[in-house]
Amino acid sequence: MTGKQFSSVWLREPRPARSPGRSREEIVRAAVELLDAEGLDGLSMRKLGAKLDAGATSLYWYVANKHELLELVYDEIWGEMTVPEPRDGRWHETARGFAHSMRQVVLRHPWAARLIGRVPALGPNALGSSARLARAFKIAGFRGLEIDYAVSTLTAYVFGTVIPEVAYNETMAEGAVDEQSVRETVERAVADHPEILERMRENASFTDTEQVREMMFSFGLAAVLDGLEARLVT
Amino acid sequence: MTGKQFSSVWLREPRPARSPGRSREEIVRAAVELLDAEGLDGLSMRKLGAKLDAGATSLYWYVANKHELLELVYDEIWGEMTVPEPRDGRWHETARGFAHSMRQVVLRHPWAARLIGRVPALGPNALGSSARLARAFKIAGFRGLEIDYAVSTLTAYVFGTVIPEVAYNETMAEGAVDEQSVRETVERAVADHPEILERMRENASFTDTEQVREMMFSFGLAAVLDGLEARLVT
DNA sequence: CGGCAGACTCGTACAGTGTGCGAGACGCTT
DNA sequence: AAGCGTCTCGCACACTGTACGAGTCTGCCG
Repeated sequence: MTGKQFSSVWLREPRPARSPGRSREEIVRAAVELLDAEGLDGLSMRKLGAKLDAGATSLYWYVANKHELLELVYDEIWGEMTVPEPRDGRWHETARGFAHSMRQVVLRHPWAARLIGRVPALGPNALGSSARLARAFKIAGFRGLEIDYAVSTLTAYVFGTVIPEVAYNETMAEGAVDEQSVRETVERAVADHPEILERMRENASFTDTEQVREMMFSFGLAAVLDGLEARLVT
Repeated sequence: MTGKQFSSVWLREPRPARSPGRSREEIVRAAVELLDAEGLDGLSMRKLGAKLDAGATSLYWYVANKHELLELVYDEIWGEMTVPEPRDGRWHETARGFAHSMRQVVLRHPWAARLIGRVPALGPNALGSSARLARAFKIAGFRGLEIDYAVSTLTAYVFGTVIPEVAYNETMAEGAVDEQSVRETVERAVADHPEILERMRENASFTDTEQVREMMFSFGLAAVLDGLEARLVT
């Protein structure tokens, strides 16, 4: 009883549509622009209509509902992710390249972070990327279900890293919350774990976030790849 | 220019409040019930008010806005996660126990998946769990920043796994989308990757989702732990 | 006891949301 | 000219979060 149910755009034939003026592509492109500029909450059918010099409800000719539109824009940015061709079995490069590209895309379109886990990734771009990644893992030597397991593990790590990263950025944005008071709150909360407090002060100099985040991501990514490698040998 | 800015409940002193009737705890408890029953979209201030025999706007005495309420319920479920005490340096057990507990909690409260990455995890329960996990990694032998890296890597993996998992469950819920047509769509989309198609058919018998998901999670988790272990030795 | 201050409740109102409906307008084919 | 899809869109509805301000209740001080 979780509320409305959605089917998926990808599970039905698209409109015949030899449309003259507006098109689904144009709408999706405008929606991405609006999302980039104003975030997920900034996208409303009325605003999108206005941006296209159209009435809000005109869009419903091309898209069954807002959820479908979100599916479309979500797959759109999957199209920006790159999967390097694996060269002579060096699958680490492929996996690492994909992971970094994935992260960069989401950082560039922060609204996408909130779409993960809300919209099924069944579009051609999403499926295509996964397929190419899967192929790299197959070449690497994974077999059967383990290929899918490996793909999932990698994407899970990337999404799990980048989602809170985006959230943090947005909370900090425009000084609504300042780093100093976060630090204080954390210190207060872990007051009964003295060694953690100590570590915090130790690392205090390292708080130039972006660089730390980058390092953190690479650290975990290396761990994941090593872990997959280990699973491969056995 | 991402829209409204939020500060965080945890960054300001709570109300003095020697309240007689309603209390913040009671409200949070009711909110969790409502969320469990009706999902994230099913929670509105009016419904929550009704559930508590109160006017919708009465709640605003205890909570500055809905976002704060979400922060509170989010931390509430962090309280349900368990971090096993590490025994004689066997940190794998602690990490694995935490990971499984984390996953189970989110599967039990699917709405929480959409709160990750939308609400800062600065509550006492979230910070407490992280702190205990960090301690386990410190005992394991990680040093300085690497402790935090290890914690992040693990939680990233779990969240990244469970968020799409929940999304999938909800899309499939109540037959809005059936597994068969998803399969067909995927087959159509990867039509130009013949070997992937082949693998799909191979694994077709394994599609009793819950078990597969469980295996997948454990597979990736083992990889992550091994990868962290590798980082530790060097 | 009176009265006052703070804690708390809530009806009303406002701006905004997604979208169902049905009336209309365009352009192509017969 | 008639008709028929394709497409547009104004209106209306039910719903959202929450600002405001008038109201009630409770306990303390004189």
